[in-house]
Amino acid sequence: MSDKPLKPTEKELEILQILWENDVVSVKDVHESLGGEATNGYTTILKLMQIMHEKGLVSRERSGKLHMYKAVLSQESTRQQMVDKMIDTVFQGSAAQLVLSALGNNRSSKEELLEIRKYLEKLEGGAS
Amino acid sequence: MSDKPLKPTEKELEILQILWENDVVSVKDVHESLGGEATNGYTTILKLMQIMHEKGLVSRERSGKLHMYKAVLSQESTRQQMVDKMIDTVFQGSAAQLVLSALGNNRSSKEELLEIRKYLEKLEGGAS
DNA sequence: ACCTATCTACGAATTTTTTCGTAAATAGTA
DNA sequence: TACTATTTACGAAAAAATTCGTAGATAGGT
Repeated sequence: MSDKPLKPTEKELEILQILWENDVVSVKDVHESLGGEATNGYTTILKLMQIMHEKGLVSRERSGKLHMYKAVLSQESTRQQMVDKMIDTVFQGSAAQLVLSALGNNRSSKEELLEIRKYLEKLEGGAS
Repeated sequence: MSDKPLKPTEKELEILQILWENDVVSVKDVHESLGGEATNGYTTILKLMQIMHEKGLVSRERSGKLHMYKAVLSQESTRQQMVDKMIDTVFQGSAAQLVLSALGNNRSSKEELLEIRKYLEKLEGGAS
């Protein structure tokens, strides 16, 4: 009876981003954050969030007339899960290859690179 | 009339992996590589590859009775595209965060870590 | 209590992706 | 040539994901 990996779809992921940024939000909040009626119908977002609730991706709580939603999984764990999957399916299991790709587009600042190097040195201290 | 980013679906990506590994392959090769009839019907793979051909994801050439397929996009560029997208949609634009995630869980070998650090030092030489 | 604005529930249509059955084409061989 | 095995073409079903319309519920104001 264990819970499955629970893979969010593309749209669900968009919504999750907003939940993670705001901790607790209404459907209206999400709808507006995504660009309002110009981008998606209100009931589209509502439906998506209802489905996410059924799947257990989000929890919710009544607050007067409306529902306030929270993400169940942390951003951290979801990121980890997605990165791991990408390493497996796209980089033949080599995290290093992904790293090189990620740094390849030269979008990282000096500060970020330094942070990475520090982390790296820590790892190299006790790597297999 | 410019070509769009051309986003492969999940299944298409599986097939592309095999094309990249083998350079030129038949439908049969792909079908077998993916586990044979136990995993997918032959015509399922065939159809997918025909669709990929229509989309311009692969090129093909008759060789006697059968078609030999090649990937149009390089593994490199596709990886880069996917990583960039992930950085944008999941890591709020921070490549560094993705890198930390990639190194965090998976155990990279000493050699790999060294390779990354070398690359990093090269980058740090002239980063913005 | 009634009206109104807002929100949810639900069903269903649409679109995209995946799957496969059937028929026709092809090449080799008897 | 006729038979057979293999491959392709095509259409359409099935499954998954996205979109939205309509009806009913809810809370607040008058």
